[in-house]
Amino acid sequence: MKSSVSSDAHPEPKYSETATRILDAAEGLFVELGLEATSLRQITQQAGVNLAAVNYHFRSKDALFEAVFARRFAPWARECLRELDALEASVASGKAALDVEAVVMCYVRPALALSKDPSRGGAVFVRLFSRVLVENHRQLRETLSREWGHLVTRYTAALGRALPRLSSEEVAWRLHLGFSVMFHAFAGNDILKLFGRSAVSARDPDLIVKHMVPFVVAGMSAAPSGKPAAG
Amino acid sequence: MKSSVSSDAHPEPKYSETATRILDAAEGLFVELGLEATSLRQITQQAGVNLAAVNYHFRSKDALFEAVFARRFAPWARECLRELDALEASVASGKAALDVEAVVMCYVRPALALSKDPSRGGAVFVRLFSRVLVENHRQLRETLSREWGHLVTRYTAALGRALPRLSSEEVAWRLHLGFSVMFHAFAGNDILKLFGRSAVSARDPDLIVKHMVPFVVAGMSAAPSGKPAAG
DNA sequence: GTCTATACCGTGATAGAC
DNA sequence: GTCTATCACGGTATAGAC
Repeated sequence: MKSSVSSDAHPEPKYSETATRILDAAEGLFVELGLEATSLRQITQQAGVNLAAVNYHFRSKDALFEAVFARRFAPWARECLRELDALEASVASGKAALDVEAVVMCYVRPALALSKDPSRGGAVFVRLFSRVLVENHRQLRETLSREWGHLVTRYTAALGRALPRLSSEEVAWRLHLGFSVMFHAFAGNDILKLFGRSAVSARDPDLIVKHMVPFVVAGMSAAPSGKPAAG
Repeated sequence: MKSSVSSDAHPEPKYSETATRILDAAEGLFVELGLEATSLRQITQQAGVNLAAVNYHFRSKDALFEAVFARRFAPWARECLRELDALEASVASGKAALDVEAVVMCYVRPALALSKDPSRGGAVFVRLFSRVLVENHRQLRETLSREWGHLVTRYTAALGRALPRLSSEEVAWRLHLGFSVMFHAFAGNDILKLFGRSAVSARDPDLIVKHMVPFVVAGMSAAPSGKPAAG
C-alpha cells in the first residue's frame, strides 16, 4: 500500500481577491446560520461585492458552499492520510500494534487538532463537516466522493486488519456505525437536551473525545453475533 | 415509578377533512422530497385545496411539518413507554434482568415494528424521525420537548440501573452516543457509500438491527475510563 | 476577463372580500 | 371557512459597462 498524500493530484485552487472575499464571508455565515438560512444577498453585502459576482466566480449557491467546504476539508483529509501512513509504518516496523483504538485515533487526532486551530476553521468547521456528513447533503457529493471516499478506503483496510475475525461486510458496518458516532459527537447537537435541561456538555472537544473513544472502540470491537467477548 | 402512558394528557387533535387532506399530502411529499424541497403549492395542489388553507388550518409551513410529525410520533412514543413499563415490571417481579441490551431493545423493538407498519408511516417515517433528531430541526422543538423529553428521562433511569458502576454524567453520555448510533442507523444514510460503490445495505431494518444492536450494547457497556472490561 | 445593474420566476405569508 | 390578490424575499440569468 503506497503513500497516498496526493499533494499535486488536486492542487489548491487559486482564487481571485473577490472570490476569496466571498469565500470568507460565506464561511462565517454558513457556519453561524446554516446553509438554507444564509442568503446570497447577506454574503455579498458582508463581502462588499455585487450579488452577481457569486454566480460569476462560483456557479451557484450550492457550488459556493462546496468551495467553502473543500477549502477547509482538503488539508484535513491529508492529515488523516498522514496518520494512517504513520500507523502502518509503525506496524510494519513492529513499533506499534494495529488495534482498533489506534485506527480510531487516526481520525480523532486530526479532528481534535483542527477543532483547536481557529485559522483552519476550528471547532465550528468540525461541527459543520460532521453535520454535512450526517445530513447527507447532496450538494457536496462531488467533493466528498473525491476526498472522503479515498479516506474511507484506507480506514476500511486498517480496521479490517485490526479486526481479522470479522468479515469484510461486518467491518464495513463497524466503520459505518463508528463514524456515525464520531460525526454526531463532533457535530455537538445534544440529542437528550430537548427537554430543556442539558444532560451532556456536547461542545467541548476534549470532553467529547474522552467519552466517545471508549464507546466507539468497544462498539467496533464487539463480538460478531451475540457472543460475549471481543474479536 | 408510576405507569406513564399519558393517554389523555395529550389527546389526538381532531382535524377537519381539509386539514387531514393537507396532512396526508404533506406527509408523503416531506418524506419523499424533504422539508425545504417541498413547497406549499405542491402540497395544496396534491391535496386539492387552496394555498391559503394551509396557513389557516396550520400556522405556517413549519407548524404543518410539526403537525405531520406529531401525528405519527405520539403513538410510537406511547409504545416505547409501554416497553419500558413492561421491562420494569418484569424486573420488579424477578422475571427478567435489567441489562443494557434489554434497555436498548425497548427502543429498537418499537422502531422495528413501526418500520414494518405502512399504515403508521412505515420505514419512511422512521427514517424521517431519525433524520429530524440527527439534524436537530428547530421547528420541532415544541413537539419533541413534550414527547421525546419524557422518553429520555425514562431511558436514562433504566440505563442508569443497568450500569450501576457509572456516574450519572457517564450514563447520560452513553445514552447520548447510543441514540446517535441508533438514529443514524435507522436514518439509513450510508456514510461510507460516498465513493460510488455501497459498502453497507443501510435500508433493510432487520439488517440494520442485526449489526447495530451488538455495537450499541458494547459501546454502552464499555468500561468507565480506559479499562479493558465492561461494568 | 471582471464586475454591475436589473429583471425573472418561485417561495412563504397575509389582508380582505365572500 | 374559503378564496383571490398581493407582498417581500429567495436564487438565478443576462445584458452591458469597464
